[in-house]
Amino acid sequence: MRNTEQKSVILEVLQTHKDHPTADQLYSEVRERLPKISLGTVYRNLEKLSSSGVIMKLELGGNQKRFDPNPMDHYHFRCITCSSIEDLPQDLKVDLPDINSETRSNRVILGTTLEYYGYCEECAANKILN
Amino acid sequence: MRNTEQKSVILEVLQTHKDHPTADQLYSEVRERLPKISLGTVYRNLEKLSSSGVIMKLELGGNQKRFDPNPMDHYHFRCITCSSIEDLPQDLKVDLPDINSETRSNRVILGTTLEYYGYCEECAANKILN
DNA sequence: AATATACTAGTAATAGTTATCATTAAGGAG
DNA sequence: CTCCTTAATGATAACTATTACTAGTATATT
Repeated sequence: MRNTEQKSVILEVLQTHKDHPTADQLYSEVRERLPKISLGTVYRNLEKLSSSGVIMKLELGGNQKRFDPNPMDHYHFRCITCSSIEDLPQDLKVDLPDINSETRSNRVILGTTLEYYGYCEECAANKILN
Repeated sequence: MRNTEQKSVILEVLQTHKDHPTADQLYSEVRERLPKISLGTVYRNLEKLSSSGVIMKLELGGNQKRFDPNPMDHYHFRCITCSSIEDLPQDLKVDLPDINSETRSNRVILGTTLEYYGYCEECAANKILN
C-alpha cells in the first residue's frame, strides 16, 4: 500500500468526524483540500483503509455504507428518520452466545454487528411536535 | 391493502423458502407461475408485506436486501464469501442493555439487529481445501 | 352491474458503487 | 540523484439494486 496525498487527506478528514460520514460526504469535504480528486479515488482509499484495519466500514441498514474513524469494536444506533448513526459507548459490551456450540456448526465467526434502530433524540422530539 | 394474485403468489413462494432470498431470486421463481409479472411488482409487494408485518425485510451487510418469511424476531449469520444468510434459533435471546439509560438519552428504540458474520460451514470447509 | 381506486406491466430513472484505462507519481534499486 | 517498476490517480463509463412513472387492469365495495 503506497502512501499518497489523497489517501492521507481522506484519512485526516474522516478522523475529524465524530459521526459516520458516507463516501460522498467525505468526497465533498476532501475536495476542499484536493479539488481535483475523483469520487472513485475516495471509494478506493476508503476500501483499502478499512480492509487494512485503519478505519471501519459500516454496513448497517439503509442504502449507503458509512465509514467510522474508530476501527475498534463497538455498537451503533441508527435513526430511521434522518439516517444518522451514533456510536454506543465502547465499554458497552454484550455477552454474545457462541452460536456454533448452540447450533452444532463449524462456521468461522469473524465478528458481529449489533445495531439498535429507531428515532434519534432530535427526530423523536420533532415527531412529538407534529 | 388489496388481495391480488401477484401478492399471494409472491408470499407463497417466499414461504417455501428456508433461506432468505433476494427480490430478484423471488422474481425469477414467481415468474414460473406468473410469467408476465414485473420486477417492480415483486418489490412493491415485498415492501407492503414487510411493512404490514407478514414477512421481514433484512437489511444486513452486503448490497442486497433479503426477505425472511418469518417475521418473528430472531438473529442471523451471514457468510461473507457466498452471501448466504442463516437463521439462528428463535429461542436464542440475548439480553441487550437499555442504551438509553446507559447514555442518558431519549431515543425511541424500535428494534435491534444482531448479525454474526464469517464463513459458513460449507465455505469454511472449502477454504481449508484450497 | 357500476364504480372508485389500488394495483399492475412495462419502462424509465435514480442512487450508490465498481470497473476501465490512459496517465501520473511513489518509492526501491542501482 | 536518476531510473524504473508498478500502484495509484482522474475521468468516465458501466453496473447493480431499487424506486418512480404512467396508461391500462382488476379488486372489492356500493
